[in-house]
Amino acid sequence: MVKNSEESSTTVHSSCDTPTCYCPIGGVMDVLNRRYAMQLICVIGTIGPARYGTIEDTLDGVSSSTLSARLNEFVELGYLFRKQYAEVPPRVEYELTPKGEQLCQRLEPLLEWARDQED
Amino acid sequence: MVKNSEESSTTVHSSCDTPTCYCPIGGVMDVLNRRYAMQLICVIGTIGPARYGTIEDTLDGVSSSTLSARLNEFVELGYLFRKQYAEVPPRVEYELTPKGEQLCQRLEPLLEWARDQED
DNA sequence: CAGAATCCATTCGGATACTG
DNA sequence: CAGTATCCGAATGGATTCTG
Repeated sequence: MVKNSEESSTTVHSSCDTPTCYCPIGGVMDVLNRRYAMQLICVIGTIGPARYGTIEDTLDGVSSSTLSARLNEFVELGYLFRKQYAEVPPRVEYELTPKGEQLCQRLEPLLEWARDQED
Repeated sequence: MVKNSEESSTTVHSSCDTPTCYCPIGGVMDVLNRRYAMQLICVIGTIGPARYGTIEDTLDGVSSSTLSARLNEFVELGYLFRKQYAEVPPRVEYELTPKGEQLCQRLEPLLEWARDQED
């Protein structure tokens, strides 16, 4: 399902000539389709630099392996920055990169609205 | 993974007392996490009432079974309206419900931005 | 045309156990 | 504390076939 960036970004078809083409599936969208992904960005955007444990508590229900995966994916893509402190016990903080903040700005209205829909 | 609405909407934990809780995973978010879901809403929002075949062409790469599933899910949840015409050959058009338009408004900034990120 | 049904490979994510 | 590694069932989605 996950295409490499070259392949997915060069997919061309007639309907993509217009400026209103939402067809692309690759890139960020691929990661955003995974569980807890959108919430993760918004949580970090809301509480600022956040520690692993805090995020784990906030995203009620995530398994450590899933959270770990999501975190790595976003770091890899440049949406999260990982700060590691040389302390004992170890402390790590995740925060949004500028790109991550842009993403968060577009995610917040969605999630906030989605939450209200649930009632 | 898909919880029933009761279960997912009654999940309560301490960090959800604040107005900035994005934890809920159920409801629309569940469907939005599926492939082509966000694009589907935006495509219909952009080209207006759209036929099955047109959507299939626009969402380059979807299988008919997947598109069919996504369409049904959104109709079921009240985000899409399905108009069937008594013609031969049969014609069906999908369009956003008011709820669907609200969703679309929050999705468009995201997808538009995501598309630009790919270059 | 618009889709439902079936089959199946792949992916995903939870549980559990284990480290630096 | 902050993960990683492994195992494994469940969910997802593509391909294909068929139909009103």
